[in-house]
Amino acid sequence: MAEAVPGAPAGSKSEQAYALIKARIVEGTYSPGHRLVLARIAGDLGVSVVPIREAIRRLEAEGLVTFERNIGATVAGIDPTEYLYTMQTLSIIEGAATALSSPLLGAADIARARGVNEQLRACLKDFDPVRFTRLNQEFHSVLFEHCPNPHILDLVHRGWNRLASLRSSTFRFVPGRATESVDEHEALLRLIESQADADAIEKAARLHRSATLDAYLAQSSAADSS
Amino acid sequence: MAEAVPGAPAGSKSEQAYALIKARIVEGTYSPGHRLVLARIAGDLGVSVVPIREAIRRLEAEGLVTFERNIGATVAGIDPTEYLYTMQTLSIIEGAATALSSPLLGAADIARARGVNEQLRACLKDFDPVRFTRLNQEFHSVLFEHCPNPHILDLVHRGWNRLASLRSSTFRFVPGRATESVDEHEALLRLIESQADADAIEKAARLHRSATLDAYLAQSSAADSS
DNA sequence: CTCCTAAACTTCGTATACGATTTCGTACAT
DNA sequence: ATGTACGAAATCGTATACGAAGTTTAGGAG
Repeated sequence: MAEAVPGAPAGSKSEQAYALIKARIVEGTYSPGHRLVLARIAGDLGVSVVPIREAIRRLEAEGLVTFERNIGATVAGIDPTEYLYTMQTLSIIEGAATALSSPLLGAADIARARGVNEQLRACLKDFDPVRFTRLNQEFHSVLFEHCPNPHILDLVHRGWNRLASLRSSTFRFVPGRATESVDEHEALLRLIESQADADAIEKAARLHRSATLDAYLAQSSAADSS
Repeated sequence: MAEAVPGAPAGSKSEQAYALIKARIVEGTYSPGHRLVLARIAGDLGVSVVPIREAIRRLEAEGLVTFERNIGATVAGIDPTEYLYTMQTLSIIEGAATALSSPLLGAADIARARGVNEQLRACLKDFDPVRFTRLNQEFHSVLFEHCPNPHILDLVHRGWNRLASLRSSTFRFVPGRATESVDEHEALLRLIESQADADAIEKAARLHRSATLDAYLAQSSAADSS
């Protein structure tokens, strides 16, 4: 039971590579279109190419990278319509996850979500997009983390990852939506508190995200014509 | 531009292995719980273990197999609750796919779907579960194949694959549902023809699958208590 | 100056070999 | 008879090496 190096992360090298590359894509170190050369990454991590190949294949199956024979791997998501499709998919999945999770939310969860939302509201002045995004994710995480269906939960997390990887390059926030967003959060919380039926909660959660998408598209088209 | 072997399938060996293992899982050659030994599969296909590892990793990311360090890979889905979760997820995704696709369906598509449904109706006597399942899949494929969002389409197909892999071991059909199912198909077609709003179509498509799930659960619990 | 051709370079693809870890069977002691 | 310890077999994990395919670039002909 000898540990190799005390400070080293656990798991096989292929898993370490998978986690690291994924993190770099999500956090934006590797932007969409970035070319992932196997030998180069292997050299950076001090391992062989075989574990890197495995990691890339897994990321490919998750939709974070594209991989072509004899061409190489690139971080996916250059196409701007990708953003639309990802947001649309996430709105559907997240809406369902929230609806399935809502009956299992206790008063403590509601209170916690409301607390996060108040931090969001306080964040409206001295607006910090990064902080706002993080708090927003935390708010929604509280809402759907009790979802009993692991597949749906997994899809939500994949959607968030994919969204983060896309936004890292095209990071144009919509400040005008922020205020509305916080209000919609409060409305959603009240809907859950009142134990509204699942359809209503699902629809509200889905529309909340769709509205963000619409605002983004409106801003994009405005930016294009300017 | 020399082809290796004329009869050989295209693509790298890792892709061939991926497609073959996936096909075997979906068609039931490898049942849930079946242990996938890397060296054994490599020997069967006449290749080394490296491409097999890649294939297994991709299938793991798709949820078809589980892979543990120093333990090995097994076909996923032993747990009966897996069936419930998969069906629930698929009902959500498929409902959304059908709703997004329906505005784009032409008269020819409707006619084709109706033709398939009539074959399903004719199939009700001399009931053949395999044929019924195949026709049922074809019917729904017509309905959601025009879905413009590739992510959602991909998730539907993954759901179908996963469902097939689960059913291959637990193949207990619900004959009582078959007649209702055909009628619901017709109702769904009329809803699409009348250009009902997307919400109504989505709800109908989702409920259609949920009803099948409920019937399955009822049958299962009845079988358990007998 | 442009277009075509070929060679060199880059990068992926996989076989082989060896090390690490787990599991299973067997023998021994209690 | 049962529990434990030890060893052998099976299996995964990865480094290395070589081969195949694609891309780029240099050179020459028109």
